[in-house]
Amino acid sequence: MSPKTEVSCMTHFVHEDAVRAVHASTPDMETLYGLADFFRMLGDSTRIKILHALFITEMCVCDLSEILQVSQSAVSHQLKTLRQADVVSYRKEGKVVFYSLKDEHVKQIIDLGLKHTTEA
Amino acid sequence: MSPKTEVSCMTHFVHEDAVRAVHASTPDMETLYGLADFFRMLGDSTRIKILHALFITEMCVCDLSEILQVSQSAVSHQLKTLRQADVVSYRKEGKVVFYSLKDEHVKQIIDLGLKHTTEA
DNA sequence: TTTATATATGAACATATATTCATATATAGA
DNA sequence: TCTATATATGAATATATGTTCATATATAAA
Repeated sequence: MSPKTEVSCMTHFVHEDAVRAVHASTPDMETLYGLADFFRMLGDSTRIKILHALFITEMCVCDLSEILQVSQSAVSHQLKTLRQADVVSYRKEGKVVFYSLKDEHVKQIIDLGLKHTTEA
Repeated sequence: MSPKTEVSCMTHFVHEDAVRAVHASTPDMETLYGLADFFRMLGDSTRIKILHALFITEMCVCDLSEILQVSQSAVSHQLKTLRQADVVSYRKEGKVVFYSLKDEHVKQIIDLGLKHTTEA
């Protein structure tokens, strides 16, 4: 058994090993904030809907607005968020802008989240 | 080539198949909101820190507060959020309450998110 | 029973965020 | 060039959220 280290609680002790392991395994602040930002980006139903549509095929802003029943402005604002999170790509064809998934990571994570939330 | 269906855009058309596929694959509203809630729960650095600590071992509120350098009240409030999201369990031992991960799903998702955010 | 400790929680405050509205920008067509 | 369309964006508003502060609750010890 490893020695125990007092933490702030008066009567309770934690294993030093555990404390060290937590500090060792917790990512640095920058990574941590990036991770929280990433999940926060996924934490909105409009953005989830947009991503679900892009799982099927690339789509222009107007398609998304119509299919998801969300205003053009709202879609555009949310696409900006998705662009900044670097999870979508876009290409321009005349006046129309087509958005698509940048890679499959996001789909994997959403599918895993879906699996978790629906099997409980 | 399948027929094309007009959406609201005047000059642009979408494949009917794609429209149908989007509607078929997008989860119902309830599932969708549940999924967004789940990711929003992960979208805060304090909660991510707490979960990272619980990846190592169960911990009492006081341990978490001290190790993560977050006030007891803030930790307690966030633990309530994690409890409501059903991702942590707890057991009482005298005055002390020990929290632990409910299952490994959350760890899988966080690890996958970490992989995504750090390899870009 | 009185006191101290561990945790939970309501209220207040500051900040973040999602949508709407109005409008700007870019491009195609007449 | 003038007009219409597709998209982007700033400002405003309403709502949500995280932390702090004060305090309540539960339990252990004196």
